[in-house]
Amino acid sequence: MPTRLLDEIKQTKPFARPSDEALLSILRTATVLEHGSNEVLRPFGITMTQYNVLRILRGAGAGGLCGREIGERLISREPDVSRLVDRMEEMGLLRKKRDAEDRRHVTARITAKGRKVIEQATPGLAEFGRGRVERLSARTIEGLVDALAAIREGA
Amino acid sequence: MPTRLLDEIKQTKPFARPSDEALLSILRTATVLEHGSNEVLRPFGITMTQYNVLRILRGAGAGGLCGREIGERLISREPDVSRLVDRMEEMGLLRKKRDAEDRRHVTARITAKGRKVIEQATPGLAEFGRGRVERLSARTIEGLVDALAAIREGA
DNA sequence: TGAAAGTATCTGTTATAACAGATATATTTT
DNA sequence: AAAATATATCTGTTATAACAGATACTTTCA
Repeated sequence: MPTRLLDEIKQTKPFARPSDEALLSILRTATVLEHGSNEVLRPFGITMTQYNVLRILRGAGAGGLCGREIGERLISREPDVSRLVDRMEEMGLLRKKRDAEDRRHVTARITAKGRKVIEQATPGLAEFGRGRVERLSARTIEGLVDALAAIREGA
Repeated sequence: MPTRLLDEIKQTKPFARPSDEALLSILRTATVLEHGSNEVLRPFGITMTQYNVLRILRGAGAGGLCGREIGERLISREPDVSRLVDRMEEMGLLRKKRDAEDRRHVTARITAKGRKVIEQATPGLAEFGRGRVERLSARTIEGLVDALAAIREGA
């Protein structure tokens, strides 16, 4: 079976190079995964980015994290953590608090409501992801992860 | 060498499952590629989405394509082709024309300026992509492409 | 100490994404 | 032919992304 990618994007010309196909495959797959994830999360009123912020804050525990630290831990670059966190505070998913020691920092901590949302949303999200990946063999997954890491490292 | 992904997103806990690592790897890699591509395209005043529209219209030739057809050929889902095409017409990259036979359709055709932009932008973009992928062996690339296709097809 | 540099966040602005509904045209059905 | 359905685009609105610059606070160093 050759690739279905050309069909998916309704193109007829074959790829000029294997590397072109690889790049388009990655971007296309990410789009599909992101769209699907956001569909799963929609009933809970949060986006994938917001889900990740909750996951990060839950992992940080009682100490919380400041905006810069949240930004560093997000999967996709987010240049506007300030307002992202503001919106999430308005939704009641986290609390912001200006630090006493270093008043430049604003520490965000997950709330009980935030925990509840993440707990409710996680099963569906896990199911969505695993259903797509877990059919692959362990070796295939390993090869995929290694190849992607090499691509990210770049030339 | 184990994965660098945990370092990249400053996490300390190992992944609960290989499938989680695979999913995050895909999303993370797509972010890196997309950000890099947009950096390369910035001097030309277009985004990756707009570059893809130009590529699609160039491939369509003199007949052009209507908005729906453009949307189907884009790598990432774009629910607002109308205004995307509007903006590109204002930039002079394409021309819109209401169809005579079926007046619902608006056919877009690439302009000389659009061709020029795409020709100027392509070398840098190709270099960016190939530098990252071409080091991988043909077999590795093939495995990557197949694995991603399987993931997109889903459960 | 006090100026300079560094860090973290915030604000203003513009562009784009996402969603819902409206409009215009074409096709099908009765 | 008229109504119903389907298709393609457009419009209005809100949310979010991206970028540049401003502000507040801390640290460094002369």
